Amino acid sequence: MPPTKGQRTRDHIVSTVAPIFNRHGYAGTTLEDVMAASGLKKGGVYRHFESKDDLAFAAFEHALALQGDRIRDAIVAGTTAEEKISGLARAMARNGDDPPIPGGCPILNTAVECDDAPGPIYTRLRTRARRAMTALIGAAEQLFADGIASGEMRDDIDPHDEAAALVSSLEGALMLSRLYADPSHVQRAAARVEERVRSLRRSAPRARRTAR
Amino acid sequence: MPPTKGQRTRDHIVSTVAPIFNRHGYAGTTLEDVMAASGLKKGGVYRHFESKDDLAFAAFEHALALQGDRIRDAIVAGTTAEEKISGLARAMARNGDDPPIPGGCPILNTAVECDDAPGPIYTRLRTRARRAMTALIGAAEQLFADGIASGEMRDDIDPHDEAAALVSSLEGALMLSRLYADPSHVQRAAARVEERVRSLRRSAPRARRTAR
Amino acid sequence: MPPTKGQRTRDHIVSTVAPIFNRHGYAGTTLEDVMAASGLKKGGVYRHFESKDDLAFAAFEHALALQGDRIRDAIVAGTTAEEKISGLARAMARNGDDPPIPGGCPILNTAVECDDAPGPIYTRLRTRARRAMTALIGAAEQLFADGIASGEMRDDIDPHDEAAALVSSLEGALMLSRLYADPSHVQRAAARVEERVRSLRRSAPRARRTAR
Amino acid sequence: MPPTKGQRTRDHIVSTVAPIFNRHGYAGTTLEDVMAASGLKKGGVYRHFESKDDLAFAAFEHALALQGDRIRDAIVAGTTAEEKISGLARAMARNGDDPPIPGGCPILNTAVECDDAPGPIYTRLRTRARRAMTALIGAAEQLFADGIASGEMRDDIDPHDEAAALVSSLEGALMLSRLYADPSHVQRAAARVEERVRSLRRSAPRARRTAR
DNA sequence: ACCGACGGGACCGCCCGTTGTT
DNA sequence: AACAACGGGCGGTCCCGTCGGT
Repeated sequence: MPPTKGQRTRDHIVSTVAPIFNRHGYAGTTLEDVMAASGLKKGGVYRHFESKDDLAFAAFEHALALQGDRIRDAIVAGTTAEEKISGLARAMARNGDDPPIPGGCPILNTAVECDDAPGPIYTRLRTRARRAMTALIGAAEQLFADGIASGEMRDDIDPHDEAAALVSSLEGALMLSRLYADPSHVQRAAARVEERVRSLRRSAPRARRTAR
Repeated sequence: MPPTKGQRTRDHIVSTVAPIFNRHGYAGTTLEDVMAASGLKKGGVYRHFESKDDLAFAAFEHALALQGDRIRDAIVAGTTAEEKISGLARAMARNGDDPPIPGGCPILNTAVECDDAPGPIYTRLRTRARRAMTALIGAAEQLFADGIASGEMRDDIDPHDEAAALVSSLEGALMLSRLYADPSHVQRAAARVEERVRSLRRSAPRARRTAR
Repeated sequence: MPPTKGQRTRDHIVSTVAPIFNRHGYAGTTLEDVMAASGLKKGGVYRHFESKDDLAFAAFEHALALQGDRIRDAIVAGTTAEEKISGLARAMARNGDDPPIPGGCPILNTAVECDDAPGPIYTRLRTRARRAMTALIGAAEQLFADGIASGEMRDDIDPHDEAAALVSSLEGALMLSRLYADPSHVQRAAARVEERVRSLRRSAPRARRTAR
Repeated sequence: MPPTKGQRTRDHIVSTVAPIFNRHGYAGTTLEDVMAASGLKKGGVYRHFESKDDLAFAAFEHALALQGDRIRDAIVAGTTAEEKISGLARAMARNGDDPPIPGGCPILNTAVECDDAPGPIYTRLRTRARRAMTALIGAAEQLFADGIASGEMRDDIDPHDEAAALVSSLEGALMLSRLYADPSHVQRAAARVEERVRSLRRSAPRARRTAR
């Protein structure tokens, strides 16, 4: 059964509007922007969303999904833990020049806008951003744990700390890239991550395949 | 010659208002907030600033100065390059639980709000943020260069890349700390920086003194 | 010939919606309320009514009919003019605690909302309210005239003035009852009417039967 | 010390706007109407009132004050209780053709609009209307009590019931007058009140002056 | 016969900036 | 030097009505 017309319109609104919210933030996005991007009038938009807040939340989830899909794809494309982690890093680095959604990493943008802002919408977005970030770090952590378990990697590292360091440096570098409009910062950060992962190889690598 | 009354009032406004802008961003700060924080009415504020934009810019510079002072102090407190770099990292890490200005690193906040926003004020702020970030990375870079020059550190590293990595990971970790309201992320990032710097020590350290 | 399906739906809408209009007034009733009460969607409603105005008018007529029925029943239940008038008064007094339509006397409500409001719908409603009020006063007037004609009542009263006084005091008291959410005001007003009617008895009542 | 300019403007707004609210009701009055009547723009209006609700409440109080003044004046103009009560009745009757505020009795209008309406503003208005109505009935009640105490009136009546009956019939008659745009209804109601009061005279009236 | 979907507009509240005044 | 007062405009929400589909 194909999606109903309403669903299609709703999806259309979300997908066209998500870049606006990701680029300009919640406060910086007006319904005028929404109308211009979606091609609908206010009345039409409000049929599908109860409020600007709801629309912003849906747009955020959409952006998260797009980025999540790309990262997931990069992970499954790798065979070894090292490849998977490198893929994750490169996927995040693409936020610099070829982001899945214009405006770069939605978690970063939302986290910075929401961290001190009052109001229920910011609480909602922050909570969602936390979940997404926890999932991202958790994914990286799992890859490190897999690499250790399979014997591919050294076992004297803390997967969680390693994952947090990876994400931190990539997000920070992405911020730099976006500030200077120069993707090289993230790209070099990704390269550093890959180098780091290489340095974690066991001397006698007998690993052939990471689980999961 | 003591500062005139007008100057003092202007400084008062800037210093009381800077935290608001740093926490809520330019768009999220209203003149109502400004009035409440400064204790002045709109007319009083507009005597010292031509527009909200000018005030926001002045507040941003104030926040930059506060953070810059703290970092500079931490640097000069160290004697070796390693100590200075560690000091810089720890100073930035304090943004997590004891920031020089509420809201955390103003460069990070401004960079993320301004990167895709239209309007002249965002261009001004972005330009200023770039300068500040360039200075920050440049300071770290100089410290690495000094460490190499003095023989304290290995010379097979790229000072600029090292500095960018340092700042990236600290800013990224700060974002995590603020997202989760948990300062441990930046603190662990600072610890990783210190460990990294330690690992750059020359085997036979004959370091005498870093310049500056 | 039984009512067609469309007719039944239309009646259903009117009867479920009339209380809303009577309680909240024309301006205070939205199509959302109408949809919630009737169980239909906007499209369904607009198939039976050309506009909100038409629906409001139909709802008003329905409310008038309900109240009119109750009053008529009370009148025919009495045998003497005095009983009939008392019945009329008590029927109106029931608007205080057990109204035929929630919200109390629709004539009162509509009269007050419409008296100074611009717009065609208010003119329509006002005109209809006048007719209903004229009928109500006329009915009471007729009862007094009957009482006089039959010799049951004194003939030194003006039936029209008497009827207007009756209605005025009951409507005014109903307003008080609704303002204070205390039905005693109308009930006491009805008691005063009954007392007044008793005081109009001829010394030697030879009443046989009032007409109608 | 003369009233400040802001106060004067505020009073100007209230006095020009009160008739609008009294005629069209709260829901029927828009800020456009307010702007047109007061000559100010929204920004100017919102300087003096936090919301439409606050303005409506102030306008209601103003209307109550105007009507209250007129009734008070009519009461103090009389010497005997009978004269005072008659004065009160005639003052209320003037709502039919020469109201102190266009739109007629504000208590009546507000009571009917608010009795079943949800929302905080209606609760506020209803509460205020109750207080005003209680004061009005209380004033009439006091006059009856004074008449009895001074021996001017018969003592076999209940002042409270008498007062409620007086107000009820006048308000109900006012509703009729406004519905038909015919002041004769209230005027005749006032005449009936005067007649009723006359009928309460003691056979041997020795009263010369009512207290209070 | 009923509903989903969308347009168009009005309304309230807010917010920045300017002017007159003290 | 500071403030009260006011203008002008935008942004979000709601609400009535219409049009096409089913």
